[in-house]
Amino acid sequence: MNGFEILAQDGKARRGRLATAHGLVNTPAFMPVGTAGTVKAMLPESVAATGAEIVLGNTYHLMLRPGAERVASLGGLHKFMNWPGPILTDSGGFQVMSLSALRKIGEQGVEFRSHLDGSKHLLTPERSIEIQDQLDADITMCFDECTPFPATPEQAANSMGLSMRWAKRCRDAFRERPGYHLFGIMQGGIHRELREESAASLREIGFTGYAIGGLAIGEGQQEMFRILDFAPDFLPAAAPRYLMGVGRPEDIVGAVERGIDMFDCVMPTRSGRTGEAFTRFGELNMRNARHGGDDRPIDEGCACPACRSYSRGYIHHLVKSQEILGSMLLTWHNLHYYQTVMAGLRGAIEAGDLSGFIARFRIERSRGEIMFDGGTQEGKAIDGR
RNA sequence: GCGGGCGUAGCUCAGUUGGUUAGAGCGCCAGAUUGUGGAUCUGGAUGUCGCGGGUUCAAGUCCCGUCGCUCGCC
Repeated sequence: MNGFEILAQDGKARRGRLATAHGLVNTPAFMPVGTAGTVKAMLPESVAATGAEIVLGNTYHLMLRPGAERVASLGGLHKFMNWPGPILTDSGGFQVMSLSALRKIGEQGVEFRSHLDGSKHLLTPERSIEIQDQLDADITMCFDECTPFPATPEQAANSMGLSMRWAKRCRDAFRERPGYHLFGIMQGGIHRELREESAASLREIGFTGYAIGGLAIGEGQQEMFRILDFAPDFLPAAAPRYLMGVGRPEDIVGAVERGIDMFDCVMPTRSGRTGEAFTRFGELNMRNARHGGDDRPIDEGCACPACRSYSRGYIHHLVKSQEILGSMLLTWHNLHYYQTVMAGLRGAIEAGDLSGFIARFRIERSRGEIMFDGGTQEGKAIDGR
């Protein structure tokens, strides 16, 4: 019993439910990123109101500030950040690569300097697991190395091998408790044999969930989908599958179609803070001057607070002025939109109509912006993209 | 009224003893962003060099006049 139940299937896509110590997660699920113990610009109750059931936290950031021991002494991450629901924590493997300077990778682990103050730290599989335990993560991720792209087959193989040896050490260090999960992470770059080998290693070690790492790092959607056409099949069908760091709405929909159950991405939150709105009809850059005099909401059909009560012109003003409320409203809208897509996917799989849902989704998203002016120009794309 | 200083991009300013196509920062206009630094990066547009005249092969730069702003003194 791994706590994961598959309720319905449509092709390779699965509609599931994952039980954790802090509640259920309906899949396919999108996890908003709450790196430093907060989904930036959002109150936790607002995050929940968008439909999110689980958020992502971060070993790397929290170990540096305020420190895992501090979080533990304040009651664990759920209490600390006032998020009573499930939390998945990333292991820090990705962040030591993307954020810190002077990292030295060895068999033991990664030595790196903090991006905050330059202080030197050592992160090992054992220490990463210990930190995630102190944070009280419902889902702990294995400490891995995200193989850079591009990489030679030799580099990808060596990197994957290291991650698999670390995965075994993570498994050994992990403290088993009911409702708590440890997910292994498949690597192998863009190479089918390596992905297969990595999956075999992980299955042998045994996890309650499996992630696919090392994608969405510059290879492009077409290449990513090529990998996803076979990689999920290498993993146990009964366990949840998590595609790390993905993605744009199209990426997520395509990945669900290929058998992925869980996602996280900074896109809706970070882009929200810098002025980009995700909508049914594609993206809107709210920084653009053309929104300045527009009294329409971002999406007339959206039920989020930003769309119910505020005009594009006002949100444009907030973004240009770098007002905090601009970040709040756009983050809220984007998370709401993402969760609407996820709910649509879950409903479509249950109804056995995933292909119909995806067809409608793609048509709408490719349409560009729609005029909402009472219908006289309904359906006329004016965005010019 | 007299004397000094200053007028160069939307703003603040740099422009050598006169020398290619007058620049910077910010702003503006766009673009990028995929296991988060509200970060960062990449492009782009914009000039009656206050105005008029003169000297010179050549004037943002020197000379004369004029307008405006500003400081000081009557």
